[in-house]
Amino acid sequence: MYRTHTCGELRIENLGTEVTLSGWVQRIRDLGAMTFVDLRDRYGITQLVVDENTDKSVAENLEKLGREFVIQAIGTVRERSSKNKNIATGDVEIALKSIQILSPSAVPPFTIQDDTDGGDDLRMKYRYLDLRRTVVRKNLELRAKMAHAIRNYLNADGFIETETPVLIKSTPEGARDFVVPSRMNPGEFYALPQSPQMFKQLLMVAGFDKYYQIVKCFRDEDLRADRQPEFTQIDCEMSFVEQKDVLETFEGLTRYMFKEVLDIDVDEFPWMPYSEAMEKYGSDKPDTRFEMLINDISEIVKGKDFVVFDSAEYIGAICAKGCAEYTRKQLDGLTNWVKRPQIGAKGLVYVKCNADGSYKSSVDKFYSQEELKLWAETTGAEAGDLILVMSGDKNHMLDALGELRLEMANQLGLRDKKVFKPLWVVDFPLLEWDEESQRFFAMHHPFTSPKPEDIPMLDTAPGKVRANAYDLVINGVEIGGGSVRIFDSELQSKMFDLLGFTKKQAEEQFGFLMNAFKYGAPPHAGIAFGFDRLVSLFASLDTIRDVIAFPKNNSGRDVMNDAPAPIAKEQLDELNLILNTKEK
RNA sequence: GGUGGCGUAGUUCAGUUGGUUAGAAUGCCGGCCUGUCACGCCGGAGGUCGCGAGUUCGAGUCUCGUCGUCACCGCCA
Repeated sequence: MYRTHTCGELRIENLGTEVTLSGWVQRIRDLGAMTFVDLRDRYGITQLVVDENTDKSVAENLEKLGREFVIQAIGTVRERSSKNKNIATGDVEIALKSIQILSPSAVPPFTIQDDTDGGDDLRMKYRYLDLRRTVVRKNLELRAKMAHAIRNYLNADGFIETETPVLIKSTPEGARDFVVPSRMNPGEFYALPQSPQMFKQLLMVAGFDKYYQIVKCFRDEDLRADRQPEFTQIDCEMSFVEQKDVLETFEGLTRYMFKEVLDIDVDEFPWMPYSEAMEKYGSDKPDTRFEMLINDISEIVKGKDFVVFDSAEYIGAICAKGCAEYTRKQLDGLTNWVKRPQIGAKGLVYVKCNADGSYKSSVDKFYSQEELKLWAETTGAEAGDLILVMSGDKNHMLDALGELRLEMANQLGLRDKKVFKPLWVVDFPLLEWDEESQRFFAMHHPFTSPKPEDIPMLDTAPGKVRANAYDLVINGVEIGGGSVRIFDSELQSKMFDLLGFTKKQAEEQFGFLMNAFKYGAPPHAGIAFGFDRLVSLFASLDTIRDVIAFPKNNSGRDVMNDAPAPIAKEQLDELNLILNTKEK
């Protein structure tokens, strides 16, 4: 028996008990005639002690110990003469009778403690050591707890957890596929799923009615702090439901998670049309923890001989509360910030609403106090506030103002990580025009149903057709999305038509789904949440890497085992592959 | 594919206008220490300044390239 107790459970009630503990050496404090050893496992830390009453052989063994040695210690629980209130086991210690090294340790490259001295690179290279740290392990414990809560909720609601294949067929549209060569079928490839989309729809045709799966998905695209090449979705699909039913079910799930995991009651989720999100927040994933809405002031600022505004398609403004005292340097900083290539604005106009009711702007030459007052009224600015204005191409400016809004909120500390504001963004456009290839793409995916009242516009103005598609957004993070699906094969062929598929291509790519729909497809709809993002949001983290046990870096590499890596020529031969690596 | 930040001791970092032998903290090793818990005190070892060119009498420092890493843009239905 390696242990009778864990390192986190002994208390004053256990005094006098002989116990056996196993764990890692956290720290050794050698005071000469007396030595303390902190023994750690995932449950906590227990202090071992050796003094003049301890057998000599134990003290000798102790001298060999170093940080992160795995040891087994046998001894008696006794009360400390000086207690440590900071740890749960701080009232007791173990007077050692014997100690055994189960496994020695090299000196670790960084300290295994909450405030480690290790940088990110090093921690990733030695991720198994990093995971020993309580702060990192807590994130994965949270993840496990959340997965458990999801299964509880959906199982109780009658959902069937079903696995779908990982080796599937590559389809066009969407992200790049990761691809796997088939040995038994020379020259042919599987793809790894970007999501189990078609399979879950087939399960609906199969009559499963309510499906879910916590499932790995794969996308071969460039990475970000909140994007990994393999990530986990809470994937769901339901039959005989409308949009409202899906949103109710998953709002219920989300609220249950907040309550169960964080003990937070969140308000009912508002529904915001995509168009409103874009106009007021400059984003399809608005952060609604704070206001600072975007105002269209085009009408009131034009025609005053300020050529920059007069020649602009759109002039928009946000009001930063209490920022009228911004210095020249701060305003220049903001101007430079919006001029960066990532934002790409030409400039920034400001209006300071002074405490005395007067206005000071960078365009005083063109606008009177009366006119600036109208700006303030339109944007809701009061004395002490700062109005920030940008002009140019409408879509571009909404985007830029949206970014500026977030930046100002960051500067003003309005994005409290402990506050959660979920909402549904609904009525997304069905299609998106792509300039490069001169064709429409499905904004969500090709099986998304248009809103019934917009179907006539499919022929006349496809770009204006709205979809029965929805996203769950929390604090400016897109947590998940879904749509009501097309289950009518005629409407589906029309969609493929609009997307530029020939009959033959549609048949080749999606034929099996179309075939399935010939045999009685129920009306159905679904949704998928990004599980990693949801966990990182619950943990108040900015990166999903910290909620994944073994994540990949920015370049999609696993720096611990150095994947991806070349394979042997024999393997290539067996797979009928010849490399054609381009020289740089 | 693009823009920017970073790369100096095991680790986290400092390093002035380009100027003698590149520093600090921590970790590591040795010694002392009976109530520590970030123990304390004394001593010691530890460096391809990412790599390669270039400018210069002289480069950790400036220039160019390259590699690694992080953030963002493009991309991600």
